Amino acid sequence: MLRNKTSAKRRSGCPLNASVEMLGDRWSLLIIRDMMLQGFRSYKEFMQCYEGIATNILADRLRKLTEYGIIASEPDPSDGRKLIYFLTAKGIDLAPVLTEMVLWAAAHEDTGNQALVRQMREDKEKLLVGIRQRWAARHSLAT
Amino acid sequence: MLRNKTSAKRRSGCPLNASVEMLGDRWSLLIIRDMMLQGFRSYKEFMQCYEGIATNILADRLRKLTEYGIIASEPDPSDGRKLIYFLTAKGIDLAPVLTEMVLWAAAHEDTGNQALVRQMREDKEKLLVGIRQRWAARHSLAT
DNA sequence: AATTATTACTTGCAATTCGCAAGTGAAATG
DNA sequence: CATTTCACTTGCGAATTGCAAGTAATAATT
Repeated sequence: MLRNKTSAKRRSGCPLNASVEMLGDRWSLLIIRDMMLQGFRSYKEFMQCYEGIATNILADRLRKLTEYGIIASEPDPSDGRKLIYFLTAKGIDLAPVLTEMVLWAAAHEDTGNQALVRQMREDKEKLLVGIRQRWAARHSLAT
Repeated sequence: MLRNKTSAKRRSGCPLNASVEMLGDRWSLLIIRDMMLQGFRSYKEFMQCYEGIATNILADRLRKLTEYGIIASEPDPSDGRKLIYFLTAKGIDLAPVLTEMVLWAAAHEDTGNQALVRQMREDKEKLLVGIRQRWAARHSLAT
Protein backbone atom coordinates (compact mmCIF):
# COMPACT_ATOMS: atom_id res chain seq x y z
CA MET A 1 0.00 0.00 0.00
CA LEU A 2 3.00 2.24 0.02
CA ARG A 3 2.04 4.20 3.11
CA ASN A 4 3.62 4.62 6.49
CA LYS A 5 3.00 2.08 9.14
CA THR A 6 4.35 3.92 12.15
CA SER A 7 6.71 1.12 13.05
CA ALA A 8 7.74 2.12 16.54
CA LYS A 9 10.82 -0.01 16.14
CA ARG A 10 13.89 2.15 16.11
CA ARG A 11 12.18 5.00 17.94
CA SER A 12 13.89 6.76 20.81
CA GLY A 13 17.30 5.22 20.24
CA CYS A 14 20.25 7.19 18.98
CA PRO A 15 19.03 10.26 17.08
CA LEU A 16 20.63 8.86 13.97
CA ASN A 17 17.89 6.25 13.85
CA ALA A 18 15.31 8.95 13.40
CA SER A 19 17.31 10.59 10.62
CA VAL A 20 17.76 7.33 8.76
CA GLU A 21 14.08 6.54 9.08
CA MET A 22 13.16 9.84 7.49
CA LEU A 23 15.98 10.26 4.99
CA GLY A 24 17.43 6.80 4.44
CA ASP A 25 16.31 6.07 0.91
CA ARG A 26 17.40 6.76 -2.62
CA TRP A 27 15.44 9.95 -3.26
CA SER A 28 14.54 12.02 -0.20
CA LEU A 29 17.86 13.78 0.17
CA LEU A 30 18.00 14.54 -3.54
CA ILE A 31 14.56 16.11 -3.39
CA ILE A 32 15.61 18.23 -0.44
CA ARG A 33 18.85 19.24 -2.12
CA ASP A 34 17.06 20.43 -5.23
CA MET A 35 14.51 22.37 -3.25
CA MET A 36 17.36 23.99 -1.32
CA LEU A 37 19.86 24.69 -4.07
CA GLN A 38 17.93 24.59 -7.34
CA GLY A 39 14.72 26.15 -6.13
CA PHE A 40 12.54 23.29 -7.27
CA ARG A 41 8.94 23.73 -6.17
CA SER A 42 6.67 21.52 -8.26
CA TYR A 43 6.05 17.86 -8.92
CA LYS A 44 6.86 18.35 -12.58
CA GLU A 45 10.28 19.81 -11.89
CA PHE A 46 11.25 16.80 -9.78
CA MET A 47 9.85 14.40 -12.32
CA GLN A 48 11.78 15.92 -15.21
CA CYS A 49 15.00 16.17 -13.27
CA TYR A 50 15.45 12.64 -12.02
CA GLU A 51 15.37 10.15 -14.79
CA GLY A 52 14.53 6.96 -13.07
CA ILE A 53 12.20 8.04 -10.31
CA ALA A 54 8.80 6.42 -10.60
CA THR A 55 5.78 8.67 -10.38
CA ASN A 56 4.26 6.76 -7.50
CA ILE A 57 7.53 6.86 -5.59
CA LEU A 58 7.88 10.61 -6.07
CA ALA A 59 4.33 11.09 -4.81
CA ASP A 60 5.06 8.82 -1.87
CA ARG A 61 8.29 10.62 -0.94
CA LEU A 62 6.63 14.02 -1.14
CA ARG A 63 3.85 12.72 1.09
CA LYS A 64 6.26 11.26 3.64
CA LEU A 65 8.48 14.33 3.73
CA THR A 66 5.33 16.32 4.34
CA GLU A 67 4.27 13.99 7.16
CA TYR A 68 7.69 14.36 8.74
CA GLY A 69 7.37 18.13 8.57
CA ILE A 70 10.42 18.53 6.35
CA ILE A 71 8.47 20.05 3.48
CA ALA A 72 5.00 21.53 3.08
CA SER A 73 2.87 22.58 0.15
CA GLU A 74 0.22 25.07 -0.88
CA PRO A 75 -1.78 25.60 -4.05
CA ASP A 76 -0.19 27.86 -6.62
CA PRO A 77 -2.30 31.03 -6.68
CA SER A 78 -1.47 31.63 -10.35
CA ASP A 79 -2.25 28.10 -11.53
CA GLY A 80 -4.85 26.01 -9.75
CA ARG A 81 -3.41 22.74 -11.03
CA LYS A 82 -0.10 23.23 -9.36
CA LEU A 83 1.01 22.64 -5.83
CA ILE A 84 3.99 24.60 -4.62
CA TYR A 85 6.26 22.60 -2.35
CA PHE A 86 8.67 24.34 -0.02
CA LEU A 87 11.05 23.45 2.77
CA THR A 88 9.97 24.05 6.34
CA ALA A 89 12.40 25.30 8.98
CA LYS A 90 13.09 21.67 9.85
CA GLY A 91 13.87 21.03 6.20
CA ILE A 92 16.21 23.97 5.79
CA ASP A 93 18.03 22.81 8.92
CA LEU A 94 19.25 19.88 6.87
CA ALA A 95 21.63 22.19 5.03
CA PRO A 96 24.62 21.26 7.21
CA VAL A 97 23.93 17.55 6.66
CA LEU A 98 23.83 18.00 2.89
CA THR A 99 26.95 20.13 2.98
CA GLU A 100 28.93 17.50 4.82
CA MET A 101 27.70 14.77 2.50
CA VAL A 102 28.72 16.77 -0.54
CA LEU A 103 32.14 17.53 0.89
CA TRP A 104 32.68 13.91 1.80
CA ALA A 105 31.76 12.64 -1.66
CA ALA A 106 33.81 15.34 -3.35
CA ALA A 107 36.84 14.36 -1.29
CA HIS A 108 36.57 10.66 -2.08
CA GLU A 109 34.92 10.30 -5.48
CA ASP A 110 35.11 11.92 -8.89
CA THR A 111 32.13 14.20 -8.86
CA GLY A 112 30.86 17.20 -10.70
CA ASN A 113 29.84 20.68 -9.58
CA GLN A 114 33.30 21.75 -8.53
CA ALA A 115 32.10 25.32 -8.13
CA LEU A 116 29.72 24.41 -5.34
CA VAL A 117 32.29 22.19 -3.69
CA ARG A 118 34.92 24.89 -3.71
CA GLN A 119 32.48 27.35 -2.21
CA MET A 120 31.59 24.86 0.50
CA ARG A 121 35.18 24.16 1.36
CA GLU A 122 36.24 27.77 1.40
CA ASP A 123 33.50 29.10 3.58
CA LYS A 124 31.01 26.58 4.79
CA GLU A 125 29.43 28.91 7.32
CA LYS A 126 28.92 31.71 4.84
CA LEU A 127 27.24 29.35 2.40
CA LEU A 128 24.91 28.05 5.10
CA VAL A 129 23.98 31.58 6.12
CA GLY A 130 23.26 32.37 2.47
CA ILE A 131 20.99 29.35 2.07
CA ARG A 132 19.09 30.28 5.19
CA GLN A 133 18.72 33.88 4.14
CA ARG A 134 17.38 33.06 0.73
CA TRP A 135 14.93 30.66 2.34
CA ALA A 136 13.81 33.20 4.92
CA ALA A 137 13.31 35.83 2.25
CA ARG A 138 10.99 33.56 0.30
CA HIS A 139 9.07 32.54 3.40
CA SER A 140 8.65 35.82 5.17
CA LEU A 141 4.91 35.34 4.62
CA ALA A 142 4.29 31.63 5.06
CA THR A 143 5.12 30.10 8.43
CA MET B 1 20.74 -11.58 -7.00
CA LEU B 2 21.21 -8.81 -4.54
CA ARG B 3 24.43 -7.51 -6.03
CA ASN B 4 25.48 -4.21 -7.55
CA LYS B 5 24.75 -3.52 -11.13
CA THR B 6 27.02 -0.53 -11.68
CA SER B 7 24.23 1.65 -12.97
CA ALA B 8 26.16 4.58 -14.37
CA LYS B 9 23.05 6.67 -14.04
CA ARG B 10 23.54 9.28 -11.41
CA ARG B 11 27.33 9.22 -11.75
CA SER B 12 29.25 12.48 -12.10
CA GLY B 13 26.38 14.76 -11.15
CA CYS B 14 26.29 16.63 -7.88
CA PRO B 15 28.50 14.91 -5.32
CA LEU B 16 25.40 14.26 -3.26
CA ASN B 17 24.32 11.69 -5.82
CA ALA B 18 27.38 9.63 -5.04
CA SER B 19 26.73 9.85 -1.30
CA VAL B 20 23.12 8.80 -1.66
CA GLU B 21 24.09 5.91 -3.89
CA MET B 22 26.48 4.59 -1.26
CA LEU B 23 24.63 5.50 1.92
CA GLY B 24 20.99 5.97 0.95
CA ASP B 25 19.38 2.95 2.57
CA ARG B 26 18.04 1.89 5.89
CA TRP B 27 21.18 0.27 7.33
CA SER B 28 24.47 1.55 5.96
CA LEU B 29 24.72 4.65 8.12
CA LEU B 30 23.77 2.71 11.23
CA ILE B 31 26.50 0.17 10.55
CA ILE B 32 29.02 2.96 10.11
CA ARG B 33 27.83 4.73 13.25
CA ASP B 34 28.27 1.63 15.35
CA MET B 35 31.70 0.92 13.98
CA MET B 36 32.64 4.50 14.75
CA LEU B 37 31.07 5.01 18.16
CA GLN B 38 30.46 1.55 19.56
CA GLY B 39 33.54 -0.17 18.24
CA PHE B 40 31.63 -2.91 16.48
CA ARG B 41 33.89 -5.12 14.40
CA SER B 42 32.16 -8.45 13.66
CA TYR B 43 29.15 -9.75 11.81
CA LYS B 44 27.76 -11.14 15.02
CA GLU B 45 27.85 -7.82 16.82
CA PHE B 46 25.83 -6.14 14.08
CA MET B 47 23.41 -9.02 13.92
CA GLN B 48 22.71 -8.96 17.64
CA CYS B 49 22.39 -5.20 17.79
CA TYR B 50 19.83 -4.49 15.09
CA GLU B 51 16.66 -6.39 15.58
CA GLY B 52 15.09 -6.43 12.20
CA ILE B 53 18.07 -6.63 9.90
CA ALA B 54 17.98 -9.73 7.74
CA THR B 55 21.14 -11.81 7.61
CA ASN B 56 21.36 -11.60 3.84
CA ILE B 57 20.90 -7.84 3.93
CA LEU B 58 23.64 -7.41 6.51
CA ALA B 59 25.99 -9.51 4.39
CA ASP B 60 25.03 -7.47 1.35
CA ARG B 61 25.57 -4.12 3.05
CA LEU B 62 28.95 -5.18 4.41
CA ARG B 63 29.92 -6.29 0.93
CA LYS B 64 28.80 -3.05 -0.67
CA LEU B 65 30.43 -0.86 1.94
CA THR B 66 33.59 -2.82 1.28
CA GLU B 67 33.28 -2.31 -2.48
CA TYR B 68 32.84 1.41 -1.91
CA GLY B 69 35.98 1.49 0.20
CA ILE B 70 34.17 2.72 3.28
CA ILE B 71 35.01 -0.33 5.33
CA ALA B 72 37.48 -3.18 4.96
CA SER B 73 38.02 -6.49 6.70
CA GLU B 74 40.73 -8.92 7.65
CA PRO B 75 40.68 -12.35 9.26
CA ASP B 76 40.86 -12.34 13.02
CA PRO B 77 44.31 -13.72 13.92
CA SER B 78 42.97 -15.22 17.13
CA ASP B 79 39.93 -16.92 15.54
CA GLY B 80 40.02 -18.08 11.95
CA ARG B 81 36.24 -18.07 11.61
CA LYS B 82 35.92 -14.40 12.30
CA LEU B 83 36.40 -11.44 10.04
CA ILE B 84 37.26 -8.15 11.64
CA TYR B 85 35.61 -5.21 9.93
CA PHE B 86 37.01 -1.74 10.31
CA LEU B 87 36.46 1.72 8.87
CA THR B 88 38.85 2.96 6.24
CA ALA B 89 39.98 6.60 6.13
CA LYS B 90 37.10 7.24 3.76
CA GLY B 91 34.76 5.70 6.29
CA ILE B 92 36.02 7.67 9.25
CA ASP B 93 35.65 10.83 7.17
CA LEU B 94 31.90 10.31 7.46
CA ALA B 95 32.06 11.42 11.08
CA PRO B 96 30.98 15.00 10.28
CA VAL B 97 28.03 13.72 8.26
CA LEU B 98 26.86 11.53 11.12
CA THR B 99 27.36 14.35 13.58
CA GLU B 100 25.19 16.73 11.61
CA MET B 101 22.49 14.11 11.16
CA VAL B 102 22.44 13.40 14.88
CA LEU B 103 22.26 17.10 15.74
CA TRP B 104 19.48 17.65 13.25
CA ALA B 105 17.37 14.80 14.57
CA ALA B 106 18.02 15.80 18.16
CA ALA B 107 16.86 19.32 17.41
CA HIS B 108 13.64 18.25 15.74
CA GLU B 109 12.59 14.91 17.24
CA ASP B 110 12.40 13.30 20.63
CA THR B 111 15.46 11.14 20.67
CA GLY B 112 17.63 9.35 23.13
CA ASN B 113 21.33 9.54 23.94
CA GLN B 114 21.26 13.06 25.27
CA ALA B 115 24.81 12.69 26.53
CA LEU B 116 26.21 12.25 23.05
CA VAL B 117 24.06 15.05 21.68
CA ARG B 118 25.19 17.47 24.37
CA GLN B 119 28.79 16.60 23.70
CA MET B 120 28.28 17.18 19.99
CA ARG B 121 26.62 20.51 20.51
CA GLU B 122 29.14 21.77 23.00
CA ASP B 123 32.24 20.93 21.07
CA LYS B 124 31.72 19.34 17.73
CA GLU B 125 35.31 19.77 16.61
CA LYS B 126 36.75 18.23 19.73
CA LEU B 127 34.52 15.20 19.39
CA LEU B 128 35.51 14.73 15.77
CA VAL B 129 39.18 14.97 16.67
CA GLY B 130 38.63 12.35 19.37
CA ILE B 131 36.92 9.96 16.96
CA ARG B 132 39.75 10.34 14.49
CA GLN B 133 42.40 9.83 17.12
CA ARG B 134 40.86 6.67 18.47
CA TRP B 135 40.58 5.37 14.94
CA ALA B 136 44.16 6.27 14.07
CA ALA B 137 45.42 4.58 17.23
CA ARG B 138 43.72 1.32 16.28
CA HIS B 139 44.93 1.49 12.70
CA SER B 140 48.49 2.56 13.11
CA LEU B 141 49.40 -0.77 11.49
CA ALA B 142 46.76 -1.42 8.82
CA THR B 143 46.46 1.06 5.96
C1' DA C 1 -18.26 26.61 -25.72
C1' DA C 2 -15.97 22.61 -26.85
C1' DT C 3 -11.61 20.37 -27.48
C1' DT C 4 -7.03 19.61 -26.28
C1' DA C 5 -3.08 19.97 -23.04
C1' DT C 6 -1.02 20.17 -18.71
C1' DT C 7 -0.41 18.98 -13.90
C1' DA C 8 -0.42 16.07 -10.06
C1' DC C 9 -1.32 12.49 -9.06
C1' DT C 10 -3.46 6.92 -8.67
C1' DT C 11 -3.85 2.16 -10.27
C1' DG C 12 -2.32 -2.32 -11.93
C1' DC C 13 1.09 -5.43 -12.60
C1' DA C 14 5.66 -7.45 -13.24
C1' DA C 15 10.20 -7.33 -11.28
C1' DT C 16 13.21 -6.48 -7.64
C1' DT C 17 14.39 -6.38 -2.84
C1' DC C 18 13.59 -7.67 1.86
C1' DG C 19 12.58 -10.45 6.18
C1' DC C 20 12.65 -14.74 8.12
C1' DA C 21 13.73 -19.61 8.75
C1' DA C 22 16.60 -23.02 7.64
C1' DG C 23 20.64 -24.53 5.87
C1' DT C 24 26.16 -24.91 4.90
C1' DG C 25 31.05 -25.13 5.51
C1' DA C 26 34.98 -24.05 8.07
C1' DA C 27 37.12 -23.35 12.33
C1' DA C 28 37.02 -23.59 17.52
C1' DT C 29 35.69 -25.93 21.74
C1' DG C 30 34.88 -29.72 24.84
C1' DC D 1 35.68 -36.82 17.41
C1' DA D 2 31.22 -34.66 18.38
C1' DT D 3 29.27 -30.32 19.22
C1' DT D 4 29.09 -25.46 18.96
C1' DT D 5 30.14 -21.07 17.00
C1' DC D 6 30.63 -17.98 13.26
C1' DA D 7 29.89 -15.94 8.87
C1' DC D 8 27.60 -16.39 5.79
C1' DT D 9 24.00 -18.55 1.60
C1' DT D 10 19.57 -20.35 0.00
C1' DG D 11 14.64 -20.55 -0.54
C1' DC D 12 10.40 -18.52 -0.26
C1' DG D 13 6.51 -15.45 0.87
C1' DA D 14 5.79 -10.54 1.59
C1' DA D 15 6.68 -5.81 0.84
C1' DT D 16 8.59 -2.21 -2.18
C1' DT D 17 9.74 -0.41 -6.60
C1' DG D 18 9.61 0.68 -11.70
C1' DC D 19 6.93 1.29 -15.61
C1' DA D 20 2.85 2.05 -18.38
C1' DA D 21 -1.51 3.49 -18.43
C1' DG D 22 -5.11 5.74 -16.47
C1' DT D 23 -7.86 9.88 -13.99
C1' DA D 24 -9.59 14.22 -12.23
C1' DA D 25 -9.05 19.04 -12.11
C1' DT D 26 -7.60 23.16 -14.15
C1' DA D 27 -5.66 25.87 -18.15
C1' DA D 28 -4.97 26.98 -22.86
C1' DT D 29 -6.49 26.78 -27.63
C1' DT D 30 -9.77 26.85 -31.31
